[in-house]
Amino acid sequence: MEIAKAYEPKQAEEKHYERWERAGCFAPEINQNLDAPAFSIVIPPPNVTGSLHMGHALQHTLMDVLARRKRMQGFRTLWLPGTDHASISVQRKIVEQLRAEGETPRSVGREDFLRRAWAWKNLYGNTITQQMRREGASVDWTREHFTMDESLSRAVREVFVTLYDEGWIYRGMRIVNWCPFDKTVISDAEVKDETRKDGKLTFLQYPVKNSDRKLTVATTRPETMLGDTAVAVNPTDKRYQDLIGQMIELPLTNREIPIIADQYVDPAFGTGAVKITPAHDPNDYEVGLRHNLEQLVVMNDDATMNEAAGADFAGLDRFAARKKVVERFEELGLLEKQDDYEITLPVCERCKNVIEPLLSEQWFCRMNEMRDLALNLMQTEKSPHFYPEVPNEKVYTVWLENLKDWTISRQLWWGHQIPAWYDQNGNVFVARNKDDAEKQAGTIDLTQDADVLDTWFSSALWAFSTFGWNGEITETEDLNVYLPTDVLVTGRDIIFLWVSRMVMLTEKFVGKKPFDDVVITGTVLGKDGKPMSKSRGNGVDPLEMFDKYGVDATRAYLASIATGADIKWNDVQIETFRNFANKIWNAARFCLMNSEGATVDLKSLEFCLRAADGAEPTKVGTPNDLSIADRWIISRLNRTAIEVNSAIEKYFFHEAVQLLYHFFWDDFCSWYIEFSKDEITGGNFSADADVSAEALSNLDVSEQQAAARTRIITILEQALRLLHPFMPFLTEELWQMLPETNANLHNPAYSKAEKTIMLADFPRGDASLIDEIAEAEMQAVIDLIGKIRNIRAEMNIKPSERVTILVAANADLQNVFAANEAQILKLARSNELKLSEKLDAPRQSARAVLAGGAEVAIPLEGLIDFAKETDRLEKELAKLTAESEKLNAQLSNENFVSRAPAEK
RNA sequence: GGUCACUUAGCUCAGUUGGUAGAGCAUACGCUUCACACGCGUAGGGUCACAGGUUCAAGUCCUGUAGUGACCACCA
Repeated sequence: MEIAKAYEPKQAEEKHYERWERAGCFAPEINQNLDAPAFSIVIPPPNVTGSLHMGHALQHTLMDVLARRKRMQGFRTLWLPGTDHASISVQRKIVEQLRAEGETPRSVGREDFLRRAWAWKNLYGNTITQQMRREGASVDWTREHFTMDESLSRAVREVFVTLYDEGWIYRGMRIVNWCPFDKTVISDAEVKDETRKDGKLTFLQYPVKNSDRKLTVATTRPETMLGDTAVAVNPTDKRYQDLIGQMIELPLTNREIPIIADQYVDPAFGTGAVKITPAHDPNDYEVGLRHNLEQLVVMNDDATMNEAAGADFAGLDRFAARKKVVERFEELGLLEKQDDYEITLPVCERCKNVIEPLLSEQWFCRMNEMRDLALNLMQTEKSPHFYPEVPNEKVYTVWLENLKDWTISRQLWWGHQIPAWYDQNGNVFVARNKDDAEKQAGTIDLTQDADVLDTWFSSALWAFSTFGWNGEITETEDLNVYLPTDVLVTGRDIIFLWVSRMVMLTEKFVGKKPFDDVVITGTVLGKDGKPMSKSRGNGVDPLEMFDKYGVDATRAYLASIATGADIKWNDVQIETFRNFANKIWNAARFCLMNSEGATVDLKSLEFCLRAADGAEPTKVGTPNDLSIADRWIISRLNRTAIEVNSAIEKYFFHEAVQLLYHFFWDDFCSWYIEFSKDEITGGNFSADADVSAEALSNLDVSEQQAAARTRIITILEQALRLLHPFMPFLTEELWQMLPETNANLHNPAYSKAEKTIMLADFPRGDASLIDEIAEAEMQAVIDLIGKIRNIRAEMNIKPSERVTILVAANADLQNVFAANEAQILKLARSNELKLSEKLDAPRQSARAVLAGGAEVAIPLEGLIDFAKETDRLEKELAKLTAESEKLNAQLSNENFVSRAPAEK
């Protein structure tokens, strides 16, 4: 068999995904076991405007590991994919498109705008789903959904109408976060803070009417003074007692505004007098309500000043107006000063423009009932269970406790148009469709609300709308089988935006939890330790990594990150896993080059007598006629399988990767292959034997040799299965090459399916096959070889130089070494192993101590450098002395002896 | 301002019931050893941020300090 010398990821990646998909491996229907338990995950739907970034790659890898393992274990596994309509992002794309044509949304009209948006979505919206195929994501494409699918849209209307009818959704005038760039309101959760050092605190003097006194107010937004309708001071502030109730002649306007007293004012900040602009500041809005102040809106939706700001300012951008206001105050001699001031500004999460708090009429969702649903689930059932629990559970809970109403309307066209209609008199009729609204209104002269819903409103229904629920249909097979889903894998940035709302709405409308567990991934940071972003230019493109290192290496690297931890991107680490993939390839290559007469045979190792359906084993333990190395590797394999399973159950993906890396590279490659090599190749090599590989492969394969080949290839096969969820392409490529792999190796649920490692039974590991004795014996052999190699290297003994090994050990240990004499001689490049009770070595020897009171010596007549050997021994002595002192100190400590557990 | 997390080898990171500090890379030395130089062998390298405390025993638990970061609130 011709096998390439190095693993070429592209080749394997190109052929398997399509075959898996075509064979239906991703759909749960592949499972033929009617009693199979279900396992389900819904994907956090990526934006249709998005393309794959490292965060997706990380989350998808983890979800795929979970899904692939459960599928292999025979679960009816569904990983449901789909995309989100991303209303602001798509809207912006179309606005840009129109701008290039000299048009605007208004000029082309809503209908044409939406036509263009759908065209855009159909053309570019599947970029990310194509990229997911490249990742190897085992999602069920037959169940792919889009948040604006007809049924999902119907679900949105149903939920909206129900919440409205129950009084949880209402329309009202509130101060909202207005983005002047996107010209829409956004929710609190979509506002981010940005600290700027170049802010200014401006002190303006307001003349008091009928007096020559001036009251100074401080502001960071001078232009809003045009909308001031009061000045407030603290009622206890002695400085201003006499001014309360008097009037201010507001400069630049011909308005008079009152001086009021309100607790909100902090006398210690600024001047202790606050200008009040109820229409442009949330706190001022509250003050305004308390004092019945006029709410004067002085800005347009693009943050230019409007007519109410006065003729001098109307039409000016807010920042130009700010400058002009300050100039005018200066001209009037009313500018007291401007201080430099570090200011934190609210910015739009998506476009980074400064948010303008603005009085506006919007739709809101009252969160009281839903918050209680979610809090109750957490308090009574600790649901959802977060991984890692700290700090996510607390962050989630505290957020819920302080939850305010959710602004759900958006001044956009792309999205779910709000199912509310108005008659000529402005009466509102909320209904599932226009017909219903007309019936309610008793007229057909209705206009639908122009706004759409927050994108997160439809995402909140994702866990059940994707399983067919739409209000009209409320029971489906998928809802029964797959909801609650088992686990949600997502980032911390959307715990509030998405996770919490899914919990609330799923519980409210289906009466079920959306998921049991929530795995919160960390952030993959750029090489500079900052979050990856286009503006920083520190992003790492997953597709480039796939090309450079292979998909499997990238996945293994991503899975090797501790759950929830942020990590700096590190090319060296991904290279480690590229190398690992190549190591696996070459180990398999070795086995395959020597596979004549061998087959994958689980019975060859007696470790799979447990029926695949999980029945009790018919025979326990490894047969004694197997070598120590065989019993050792079987023990290591089963121990590894058990630990890998338990690590994945705990979502400790990094631990699983470490276990597999160590098992495969160190145990399997470095020791098992080396120990079995002679028997498997049939060659008893000596350094000077001139035997070509070709000549060897033509030798007859003895029965014993074939058995050894079968054993190693069976171990390899089991290792590939364990690796498969992490490295699907490489393992499939190799598995298909193994002799006589077939559907009998599948989990019984898939016995009729086309052969693939995807459906092979995932090894659970058998504790009864953990052989402590074999592990200890093998460890002694490994240590012995290590000591000799150490001596050789330290004493500069040439690799070609053969040495004699003298070992003193007890009878049991002597037997172990004797049984492995050939391997010890080969791996330690020696020609003779002398075993005895007591060490009888010539004076010119290098020595070392082994565990269990054994000793090793290598006679070095003429070779030895005494000074060097003295050095080496002194080092070893120091090490042993330190250890011994530590142990003695412990043992002579009465408290230790009396209190420490016996096994210590 | 509040809450929380992090600080372990030169670098990037593991270390989950407290029991002699680990990995990969880098470094040094040596290897065309018949699967792999994306490799093989060996070695050096850490008072686990700092200061206290609990304990027979602390990287691991508690308190405080410093630095870094995240989130929430506020920001006239």
